[in-house]
Amino acid sequence: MMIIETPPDWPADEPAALAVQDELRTRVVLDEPGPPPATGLVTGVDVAYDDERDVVAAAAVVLDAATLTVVEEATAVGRVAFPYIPGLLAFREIPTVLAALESLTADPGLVVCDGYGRAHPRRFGLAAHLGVLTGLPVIGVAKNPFVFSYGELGPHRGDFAPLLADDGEEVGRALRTQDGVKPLFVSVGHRVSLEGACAHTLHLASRYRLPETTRRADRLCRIALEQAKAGT
DNA sequence: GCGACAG
DNA sequence: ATCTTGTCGC
Repeated sequence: MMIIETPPDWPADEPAALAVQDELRTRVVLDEPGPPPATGLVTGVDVAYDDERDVVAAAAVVLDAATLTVVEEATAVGRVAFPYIPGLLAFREIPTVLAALESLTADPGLVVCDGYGRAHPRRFGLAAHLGVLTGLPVIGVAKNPFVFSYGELGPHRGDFAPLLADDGEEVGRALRTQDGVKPLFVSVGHRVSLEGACAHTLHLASRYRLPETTRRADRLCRIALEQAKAGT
């Protein structure tokens, strides 16, 4: 199995990564509504790490958005490309995630990834970064509020509250996907509106707290990581 | 300086 | 993210 090595021009330290975010941030597109929910294809991406060997496994799972059935799956195994620094998560995994996405036959349609898009210290989280690099519509769905705050929200599926930055800007939404469970934190990545991102998330999380896309991708990347270990 | 901090 | 047993609930 081929391993994806870190590109030679990849940022080597924090200042270099910050400079890349500064440059790429100008290319984010926020004025498109994005594809309608429950139509076409939706692709979930996720990664699993083996910190011992500095290896990351990525999975991309394409679902039929109407039926939530699997259309295609792809995985890639690569070198961890950056240390974990909050706010610079994307630099760790993007080369391997891109490899998995590029090996798909189908058009990915809307991409759903773990983590944030605009809800980020510099408004350029993983979902925005992945969107700019691929040109695809991307949203970010995270399990934690990161550095942001949010108001009280109702207890039912579909209830939400704005996710707020220090300056009061709405950078995303805390969205309840099932009655009585902790909310998810949805933000726009690229070429999708916040309303659209939330509508997609709700549709994809019709049975469980997490979107079906991330549940499928999470399962697959863990399997890919185990296989990579076994295959040495 | 110290603590917090997506995955 | 990852390390991990039993346990409460539908």
